[in-house]
Amino acid sequence: MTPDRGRARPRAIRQQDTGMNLFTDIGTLVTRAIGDLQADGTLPEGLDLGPVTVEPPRDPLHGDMATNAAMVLAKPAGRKPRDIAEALAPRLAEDPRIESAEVAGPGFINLRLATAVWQEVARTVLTEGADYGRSAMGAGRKVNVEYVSANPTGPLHVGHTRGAVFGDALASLLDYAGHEVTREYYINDGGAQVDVLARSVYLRYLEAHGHEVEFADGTYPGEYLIEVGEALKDEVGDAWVDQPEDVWLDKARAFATEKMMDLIREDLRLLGVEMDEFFSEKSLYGTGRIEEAIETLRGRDLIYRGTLEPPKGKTPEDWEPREQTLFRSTAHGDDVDRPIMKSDGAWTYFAPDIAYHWDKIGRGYDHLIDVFGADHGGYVKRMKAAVSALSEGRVPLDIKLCQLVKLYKNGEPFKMSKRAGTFITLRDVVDQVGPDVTRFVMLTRKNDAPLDFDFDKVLEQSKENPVFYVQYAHARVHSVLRKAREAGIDVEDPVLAAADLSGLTHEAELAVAKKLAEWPRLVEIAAKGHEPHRVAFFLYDLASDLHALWNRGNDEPTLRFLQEDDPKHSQSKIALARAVSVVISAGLGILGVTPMEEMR
RNA sequence: GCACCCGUAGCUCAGCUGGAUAGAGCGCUGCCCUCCGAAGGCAGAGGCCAAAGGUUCGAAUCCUUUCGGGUGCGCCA
Repeated sequence: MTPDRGRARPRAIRQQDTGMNLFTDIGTLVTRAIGDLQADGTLPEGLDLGPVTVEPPRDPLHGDMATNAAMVLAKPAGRKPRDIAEALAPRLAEDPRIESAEVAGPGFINLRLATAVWQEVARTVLTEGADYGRSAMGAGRKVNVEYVSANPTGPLHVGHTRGAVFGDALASLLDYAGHEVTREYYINDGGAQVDVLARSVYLRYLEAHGHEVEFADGTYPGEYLIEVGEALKDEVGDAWVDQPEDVWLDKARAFATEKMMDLIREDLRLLGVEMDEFFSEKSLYGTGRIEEAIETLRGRDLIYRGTLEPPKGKTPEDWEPREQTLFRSTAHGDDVDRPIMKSDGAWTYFAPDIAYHWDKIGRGYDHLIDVFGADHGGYVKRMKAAVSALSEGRVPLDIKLCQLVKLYKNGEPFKMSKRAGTFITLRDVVDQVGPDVTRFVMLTRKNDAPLDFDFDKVLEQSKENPVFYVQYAHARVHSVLRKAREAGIDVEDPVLAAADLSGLTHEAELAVAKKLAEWPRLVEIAAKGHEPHRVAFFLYDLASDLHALWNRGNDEPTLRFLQEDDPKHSQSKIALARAVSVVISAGLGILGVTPMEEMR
């Protein structure tokens, strides 16, 4: 079955990205040179070129790019690394793009590229526009990114916010890197917590009828349920008042869950997150689908009746051995086997999770990604074991854990307490700082590192705040574009793309161009590692290079983007600046942040 | 007790799946606005990458052990 279709996302995957990623271009050059050496007998045939890389050296003094080819081929070729490097370097230097190729250190070949190559980067960016950096790496492989998946029992809070932003940016990143991405939300509407929700709403319903009610432990006292109770009253009148649970529970549950999902959808919309699929856990029950998944495992001899050992060192007080139906997850890397059925014959929560992932596998995904909160770290192994078992190792599952968000206000920790009703919701955050700031800040840390979120600092307009710093760079470029237009200079992208760029020779200008050249490579690295935070850091670096160049213009007028009474030179310099804003805009697009053209 | 995540400048954190002399912001010191947005920039000081072994041409990165912090650990999802 297919849940309701999400909107189609436009994608433009190119067949060949020739000329767009300089690093792969030069990598191809290195590969060809190695081929030449094999042809003339200098190197043996059949070498594995997989480990050969072309990357920017850590120290720019070493050149623009460095390859480790000689070192990684030394052993399989039975030659000394320096010898291979000495043979390889001159062949590389023959290429017009290569200005110099020098052997250094243990056998690195340091490459310096012709200035014209860097100048042309700006043109490539302007020609490709928003697609500059888009990669065919994913080759259209289907990826399912499941994120948020909060219980439908209340509004989303800060922790969900981070997961939502992370998952959404990761999905965009994978899309940008050529995958066919589905953004999916798993609705936990089948367990006991929605019964609790239903009873809580019922109390609010009684309240709406003027009854005194008391919220005992095990109910949700949140005020957000008041209006749900009133809505329920509007719906069924007083028909359920003083009625036993079996009269209203099912309907109240359905009603409340629906309302909560409306709330959650609205929260996500505020943040700019739009799911393609909402998958209901409940839809797995009573339809034989859980049974089907479990039978699949049973057919592989992975289901059995047995008794688990108590966990060592921390035995629960009421421990007693029980025979349960277990999944042999240890056969797929887990530490202990996991129960899938309770002693009363009902499924554990793990069973529908298995069935849900079985369903995803059945939908033909090449790759699954789950984004969980860090408190779910204990489920990673069993979930991976389940997917491994169900797909017989064919479908990889990557589980990304998002660490906690620590809230601050003016440097002071922000105390949150559910009991005191002071817990911060996604809506609180977005209302205060806006979706753009929320999203960017949430991506300024690796997903597995805790994140400090200070309501005041994230709005600060200084370089201490990366959101602002990147936005400011983008705005500055657009400021130049406005000035240029006022001066009567044509700065439309096609015109800039046709500009004579040979005047871009200063190191500060070339530094910007070199950074732009790294963008396509960074996209692939970030996508491969499922690490959208790399995009945020890259944008910060790119902004930094632009700010540096800008300030050089204060001292050296020839470096200003706008050259007095010289439209030609202005266009070439503005072409570079505009290229920066194109890439910032594309990068922010992946993060789901709107680029600002003005910040006054 | 076991599993997973983390440990990098005084503080907050990057570090391109193994590359060369480990980077940025804040803070500290000293500079740069008759000039396209100074809400910026430049320079300096600051490190035994928690510790010890191992793998190899090469380790912050991979393996083992130890120490320290976080999270989780059979019929709750």
